[in-house]
Amino acid sequence: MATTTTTTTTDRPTATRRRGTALEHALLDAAWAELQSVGYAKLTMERVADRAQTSRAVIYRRWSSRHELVIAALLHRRPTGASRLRDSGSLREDVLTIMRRASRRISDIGPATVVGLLNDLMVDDRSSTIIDQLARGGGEVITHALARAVARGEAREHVPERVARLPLDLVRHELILTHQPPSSETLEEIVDQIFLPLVAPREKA
Amino acid sequence: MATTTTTTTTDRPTATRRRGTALEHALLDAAWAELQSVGYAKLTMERVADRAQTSRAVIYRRWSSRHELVIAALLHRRPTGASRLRDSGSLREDVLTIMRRASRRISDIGPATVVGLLNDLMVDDRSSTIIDQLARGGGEVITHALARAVARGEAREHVPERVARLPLDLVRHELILTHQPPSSETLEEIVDQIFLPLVAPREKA
DNA sequence: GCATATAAGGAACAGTTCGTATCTAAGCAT
DNA sequence: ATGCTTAGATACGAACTGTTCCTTATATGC
Repeated sequence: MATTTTTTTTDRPTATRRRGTALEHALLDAAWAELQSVGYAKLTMERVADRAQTSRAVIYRRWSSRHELVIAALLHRRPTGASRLRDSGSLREDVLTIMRRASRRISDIGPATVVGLLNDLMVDDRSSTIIDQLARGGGEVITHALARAVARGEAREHVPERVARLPLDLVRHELILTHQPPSSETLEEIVDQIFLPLVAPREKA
Repeated sequence: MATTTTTTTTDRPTATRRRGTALEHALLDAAWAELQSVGYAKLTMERVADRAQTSRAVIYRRWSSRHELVIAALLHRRPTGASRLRDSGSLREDVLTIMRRASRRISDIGPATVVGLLNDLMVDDRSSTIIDQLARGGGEVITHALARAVARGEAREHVPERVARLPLDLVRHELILTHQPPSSETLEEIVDQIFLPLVAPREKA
């Protein structure tokens, strides 16, 4: 008697059949949750499908591989916000903040995920774009901070591109090798022993 | 009639049955050859076993996982030679040589292999020793070159550890992100724009 | 409100690779 | 010669992949 209409409460485990963006979000959320709980290396399409209470076929209709799914999940989570930086008035503080933020960002995703993606993306090449965005990104923020510092006379002009990239490159290097967010001491060492000396205004006699 | 003794020439494909180090070397050589031909990502125990003309079981009796086998193969290939450096008389040249050598070393192994190992080793943790040795190694060589430079008055004293590590850290970073050995220009930029300025003797008025 | 197109969800597939277990016979020892 | 170790072959169950096929729920057009 109860089986004529679909909404007989606990009749079928699947409450309703999702579609479109609702389903897509559920899948991306499931992928993100899997990332958090077992990590990139152990994330399988099957687990994600199970968690989202659907089947692998549904996933494959949208993304053709594990890394595409994961990248979509990451982008879904963080819409690549350019993240404005509040001027602290001091180059040292600005750069430290930027480094901390980058570090936090990667820690959130999980360094293992980043390395895993790095690995997979290299293998079936294409989309070095993602790597750039994921790994290289955030360079402009430093450039802006530097420009302000120059205006204040805190830094010399014409700092080479490579030097400007240095702080974030080193944070990334640290994260990749150790899988741990760098400590405050490490960040301060990088700024005080390396970055600031390189951009300090030329000493005039 | 011929099947009584084993040495009937082309009777059986397997000439003799190897044991001990002979077999072990054959396996490690096969692993290395596979690394070269298909790369770490596509290296499977089966392919290695086939190439060594034996079975997977024989491999598993010695190494319990793919990355253990690969690490053994790498160590078998290069016995971690400390590699003495010829004093060029100039810090710049010394450091460039060291960087080129490190870059070449990693290129030989294949950057993809390094990243892959990095990835696998993170997953089933333990043996961060290998990472240190594989990735962090070679720091002492820079320290020596620096010491000689200090004696020549080419570099200041008490250069921080972190600064000394900088050249190799940056080479590694470049290799990991791009999967390509850094160009000469890149190496020179690192030395001229970053390293040398940081270790240059204090300018006295 | 009804018919129809679309796609969700379920299931089964062939194909890899893994790690283990079992068996035989080869090579080494005493 | 006799026995011990273990190479090499083979088969197994498990996990996962990417694909295909089928059903039926849901959305849309009339």
